[in-house]
Amino acid sequence: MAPVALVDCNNFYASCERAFNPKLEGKPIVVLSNNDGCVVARSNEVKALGIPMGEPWFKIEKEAKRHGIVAYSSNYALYGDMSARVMGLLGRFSPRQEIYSIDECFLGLEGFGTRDLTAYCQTIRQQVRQGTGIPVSVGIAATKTLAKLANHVAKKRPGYDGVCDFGRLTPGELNTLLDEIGVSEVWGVGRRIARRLEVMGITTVQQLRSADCRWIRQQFSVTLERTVSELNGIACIEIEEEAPNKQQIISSRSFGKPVETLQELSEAVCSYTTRAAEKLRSQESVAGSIGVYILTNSFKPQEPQYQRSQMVPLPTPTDDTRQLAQAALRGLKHIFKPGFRYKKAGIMLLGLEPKAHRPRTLFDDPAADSRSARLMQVMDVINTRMGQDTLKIAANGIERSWKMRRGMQSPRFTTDWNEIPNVRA
DNA sequence: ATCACGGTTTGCA
DNA sequence: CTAACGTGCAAACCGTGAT
Repeated sequence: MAPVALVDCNNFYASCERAFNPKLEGKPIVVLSNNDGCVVARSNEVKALGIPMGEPWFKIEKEAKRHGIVAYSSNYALYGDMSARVMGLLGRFSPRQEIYSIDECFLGLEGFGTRDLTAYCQTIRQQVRQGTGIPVSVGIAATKTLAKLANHVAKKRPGYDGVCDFGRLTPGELNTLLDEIGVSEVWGVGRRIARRLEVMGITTVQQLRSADCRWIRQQFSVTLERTVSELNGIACIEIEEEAPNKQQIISSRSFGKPVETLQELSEAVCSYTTRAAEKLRSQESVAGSIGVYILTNSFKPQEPQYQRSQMVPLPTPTDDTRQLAQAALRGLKHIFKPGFRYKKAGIMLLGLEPKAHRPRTLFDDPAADSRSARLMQVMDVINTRMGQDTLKIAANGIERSWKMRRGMQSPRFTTDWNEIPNVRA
């Protein structure tokens, strides 16, 4: 069985901020979620201070300032671009790469014969560090699930120096190691399942690994059964070089301030629909229906609460932003009730299918279809080249008073000349 | 009794 | 000064009506 490597960027968002600001080296830094809501990335210094992941910023801001923690609003333009650079470099080290998330990828390591995988992966680390400034760790094992654990070991245990190959351990050594790791570190075991396993007396990876497959299947699910097999070195999850098309596309966001008017909600819904439709077209699919939802702030139980959603079927499946937005706005009008302070809205595209397979009827208008396709193409090209929303439909609004807060964002160092300090294009 | 469905909940990252 | 708590996705689950 060919080994698999899982390459994961260390504290990715925090490392991106640091890569362009060397003064932050050794300093505790956090990156916040949209709206500067929760902590989504922490440097090692912050982890050492015991600040948990996902903590609402307002709860810890005072304490954080005392410790000299530097906070950043998330800067997805920067992180996305840095990710593309890291992934591009990593792709050169293997013929098979699965980009699993913004900061991790799997690499197939077949055909290396007896060569030293650990040394090879040290080279990978060094090259990525040199080429991008981002530190990465590498786990190597027979299956993706084990590679994830090996990566965890590479990160947490200093002796490994950022690379851990389970293939170099004897079965006995691996058993001992896995018995020291909590079951919740396993890929696919979250809080919920970890708790249930704990009640059954399974607390370590080694215990889960030696559990009976059929019993696991019956008590939990096929998914967890597969995980157990993978922990035993039986590959059930293949490296997927190309991402399968999405079955649904969601776009939702909390507002920067409470929103009360249908007008503002309409702008938000329209702009979310625009984002989702761009994704839809990029995978060359059409949507059969669109759902809209709005809700008030449940963290303020003293205020009147309201939440509702509405599905709107499209007359014929489409990828045209105008048709999708029109349908979404109809749905929104149907569920909108005045007198509430709305916190969040979202839309979802459902019933996705490849555009080429879309059923045609006698009443189709091929000329209109091709006009729509060309307009969407022009919009996509212009917006890709010149920036999001350079060209947009009017219902998006101009003011956008509802848009999210991001008070502490760093410059988009790699994608916008105008934001680089001391440079003006 | 079984299936397809749509909608909701659960779970993960 | 105040108020301030993410997003995206799939699988599992569940009730319903059709067969």
